Amino acid sequence: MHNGVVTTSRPLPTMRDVAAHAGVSPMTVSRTLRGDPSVSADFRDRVLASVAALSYRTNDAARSLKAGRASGLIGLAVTNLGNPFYSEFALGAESEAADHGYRVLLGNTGEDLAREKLLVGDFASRRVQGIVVVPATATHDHLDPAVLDGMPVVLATSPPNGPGVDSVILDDFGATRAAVLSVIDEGHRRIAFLGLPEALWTGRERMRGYRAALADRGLPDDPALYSADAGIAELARLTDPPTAVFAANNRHTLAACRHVHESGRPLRIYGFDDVPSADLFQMPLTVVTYSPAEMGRAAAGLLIDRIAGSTAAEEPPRRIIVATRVKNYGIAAPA
Amino acid sequence: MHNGVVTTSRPLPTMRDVAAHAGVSPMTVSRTLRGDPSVSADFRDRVLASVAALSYRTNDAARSLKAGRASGLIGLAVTNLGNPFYSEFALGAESEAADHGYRVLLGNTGEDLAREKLLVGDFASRRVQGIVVVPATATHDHLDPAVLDGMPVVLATSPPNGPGVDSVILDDFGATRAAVLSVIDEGHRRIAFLGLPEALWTGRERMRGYRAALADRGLPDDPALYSADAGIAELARLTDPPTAVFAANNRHTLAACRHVHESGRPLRIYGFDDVPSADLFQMPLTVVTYSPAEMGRAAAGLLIDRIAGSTAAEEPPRRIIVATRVKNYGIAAPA
DNA sequence: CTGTTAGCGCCTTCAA
DNA sequence: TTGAAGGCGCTAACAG
Repeated sequence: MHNGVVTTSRPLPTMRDVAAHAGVSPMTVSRTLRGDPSVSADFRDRVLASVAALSYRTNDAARSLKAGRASGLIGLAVTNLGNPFYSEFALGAESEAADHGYRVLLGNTGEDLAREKLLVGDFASRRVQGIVVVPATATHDHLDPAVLDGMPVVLATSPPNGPGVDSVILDDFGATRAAVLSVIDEGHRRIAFLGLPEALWTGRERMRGYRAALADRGLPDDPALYSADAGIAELARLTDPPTAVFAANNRHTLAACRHVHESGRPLRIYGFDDVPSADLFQMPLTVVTYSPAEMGRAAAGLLIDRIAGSTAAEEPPRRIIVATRVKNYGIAAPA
Repeated sequence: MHNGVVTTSRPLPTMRDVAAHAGVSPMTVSRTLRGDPSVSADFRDRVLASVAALSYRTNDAARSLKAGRASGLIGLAVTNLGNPFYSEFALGAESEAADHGYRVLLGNTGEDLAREKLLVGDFASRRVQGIVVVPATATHDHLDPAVLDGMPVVLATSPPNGPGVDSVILDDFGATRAAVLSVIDEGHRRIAFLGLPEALWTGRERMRGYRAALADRGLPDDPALYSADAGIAELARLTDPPTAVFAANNRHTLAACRHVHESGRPLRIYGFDDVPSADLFQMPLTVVTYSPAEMGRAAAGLLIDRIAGSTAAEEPPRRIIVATRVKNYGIAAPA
């Protein structure tokens, strides 16, 4: 008794339907739904009854179509949601956005520039009011408001390379330098740097901080200690092996920890990024930590300031530097 | 020379603008942009030139306003993006959605039912084509397509409590039962269960699996071993303390691991959920693991099947049970 | 207080 | 192959 055609969900009721049901004009429905006080109690009740009867739902897409009206959307493009740092970042951004009545359109770039471009274009087509991006690469031209009809953009983890947009970053250089100075002051002279800088700003900055610290203390700059692409194992085989290592991110920190456990060799490990439950590793470990969620909040906050105009478009790019702190694991607190 | 009024980003160019610029009708622009082959090369080039000149961007909101047209959006409501499990879940869902041309509207419920309801309502107002929800509570009435104009819904981590919707879950009961049987077969007789069931389905199921395993082996059901709300410390103080513990989730697993490290007491730990870098804990640990990303993919997949009509609305609710597996840490592989 | 008119940006339909 | 008309759902701006 049915012809095989799949009926794709009947059309949703519109304001016109509600108006007809209530015996009023669409405008009265519109006004009622937006809480316009000029609607009489009588009409209001009738309208609300019809809304309930038809289980009507306002259509935000149609609403935001009206001239100049806003979509209430912001775009969020992260490199890898699977990484706890970016997911906490996303959480912070979503939270800040929600607090200000914005909804978040999410996109994962997978550290792929092409996908990032697609996402940004799609966001723009959906008329998001602004975009928060954790850039996949050092190419940021496509994130310039100039090519995005003036749509505000905020970069996170890296300052803009080209466009004059707001950003939320860490003091990667300073924090690394301070951490490495601390290793040196523990008495270490041969300190390796794990994790090549690649093309990313954070990596370059951390490497720069490492070398600055060595220079600060007059230690030799030995490329053998930081050019090992393949990792900690090679470093251990050097004739004059390192007694300590600074890992550029938590992936490398974990690799170093595993090496210590497996080889039994003593190696003092420092690293950038917190490591979950490192207190259970049973070994000394010092890391530079920060709050990704706070970065997310800050990024969304900057964006919303631009959107709301509380930061005028002409104002120069703002840059928020989120605080880092040093966390020690497996080290008894001083008595 | 300016009057203090903040000009909120000039209106974006429309098809009409492009048409005027190119000296053609808006329809020609529309056709060109959608790749309609019936547009002559001459006109097409003129249009594309104008599009570039004005940096025009199609307005997806306006497009999806046309009768019955789809928004290309799906809603994703998770309880806590800050938890790596849910963020990996989100990653999987976003990935599957993107593969099928859908964009994801993200919302974090913070395990708050009221917020979940708000989010779902907002999603509906934005005309998402379906919703994936990790429910915050056992109340699912508001997730019934019947009250959502037939909008498809997929639940993750918990089967629907009421509405007949699709879901993606784990075999919480079976996996826990098998794991606890394994602890028993290691020789343990006093096995605690950590993590009260609360109101959530997963907790109840895991608890049920634990008790089933005890029953299977004829061990006594001692409430003292699973009613300790405050945790492992209390359990250790029992006159006949447990020699092993099954932790209902990774938060409790970590608590148990800390207890072992701090107290030095031997305690065999089993748990539900993987624990990042547990191989570095230097202690035996067995966990029930699964892939949150796969759950996310599966959930989005089910949803998209409903949206596309490849699963008819009349078809009964589907339920995907994602595989779990057991992972051992800190235990030498058998020779 | 309520309704009418017109139009947001785009696309389906139909005519040229 | 191109264009004109009309409408998607909603809401400013203006009557009444």
